[in-house]
Amino acid sequence: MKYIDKLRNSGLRPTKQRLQICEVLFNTEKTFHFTINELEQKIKDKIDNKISLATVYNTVHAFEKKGYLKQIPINSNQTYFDTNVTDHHHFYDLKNEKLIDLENSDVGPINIKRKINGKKIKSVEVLIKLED
Amino acid sequence: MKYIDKLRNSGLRPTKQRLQICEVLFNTEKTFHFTINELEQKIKDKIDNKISLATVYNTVHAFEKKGYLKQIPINSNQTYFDTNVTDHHHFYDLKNEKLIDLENSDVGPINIKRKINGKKIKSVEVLIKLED
DNA sequence: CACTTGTTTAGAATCATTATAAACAAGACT
DNA sequence: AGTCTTGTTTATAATGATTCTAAACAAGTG
Ligand SMILES: [Mn+2]
Ligand SMILES: [Mn+2]
Ligand SMILES: [Zn+2]
Ligand SMILES: [Zn+2]
Repeated sequence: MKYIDKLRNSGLRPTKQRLQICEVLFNTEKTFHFTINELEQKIKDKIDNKISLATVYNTVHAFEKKGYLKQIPINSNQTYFDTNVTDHHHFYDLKNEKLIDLENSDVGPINIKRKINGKKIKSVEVLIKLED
Repeated sequence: MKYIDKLRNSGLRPTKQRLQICEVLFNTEKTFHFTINELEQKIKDKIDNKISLATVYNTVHAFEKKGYLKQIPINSNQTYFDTNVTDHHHFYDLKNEKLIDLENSDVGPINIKRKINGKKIKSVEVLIKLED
């Protein structure tokens, strides 16, 4: 029931697949980062039926558009997503290819002193690459 | 002659192709951002002979490894590179898919208040997404 | 139940990037 | 000069994440 209203209120039909993906993504203690392939594996581990890969892509993009997921700007052969949709930043461990959350308070205020005519700021994200 | 020593000192043989790519990348007034496809086009416009796409990829990766190019962390269907290898940040215009340089002074000092055990910071990059 | 419209699905297509392996060229050393 | 080694280029194939297609299906409405 938990996610049915959330989906309906977003104009998304609460299908079995979407509800199951909601469980995997949002019914957790902590937020986490994932690629589509990692999510697919998590889904397989957690549910009995099969969800097609196309549906996983469709759903992740639908949720992203609605603001329930964020894409993390990083160069990898796969796209990383984040269930933490608050404003925050990331460490990226180059060796393990793992992301670590950094709260805004860990970075301090970022004061952009330059403006681009006719454009407004949608997001400000800091990526800190880590090496050994 | 300008780039022959640069390449030799990096342990890269100064081949005709690499020297020509150096001309396109570094013999310019201003630094710039590019994708491999954009670079390929620039090369075609500027030189007579043909350089294979594989060589363009090889060269860009070789130059990146040597620190003559930087990859810009962004989610796009193509990888963006930067001939500006100083520490700096970027606006990303979501509509035009164009990058704009932001100097460090435009962003102010970024003070990372958190450490990861056994890891050191390799780079700190701010990406500011712009919308209309 | 009937109808509409949104969703799921398997599979094909796309396309940036990487791998392959043969031809070629740079540099070193006679 | 010629010979040798090793790095580089090249056309082409392979890879693999992502997107597209269009048919089957399911949610919601009345
Ligand atoms: Mn990507
Ligand atoms: Mn990429
Ligand atoms: Zn995060
Ligand atoms: Zn730049």
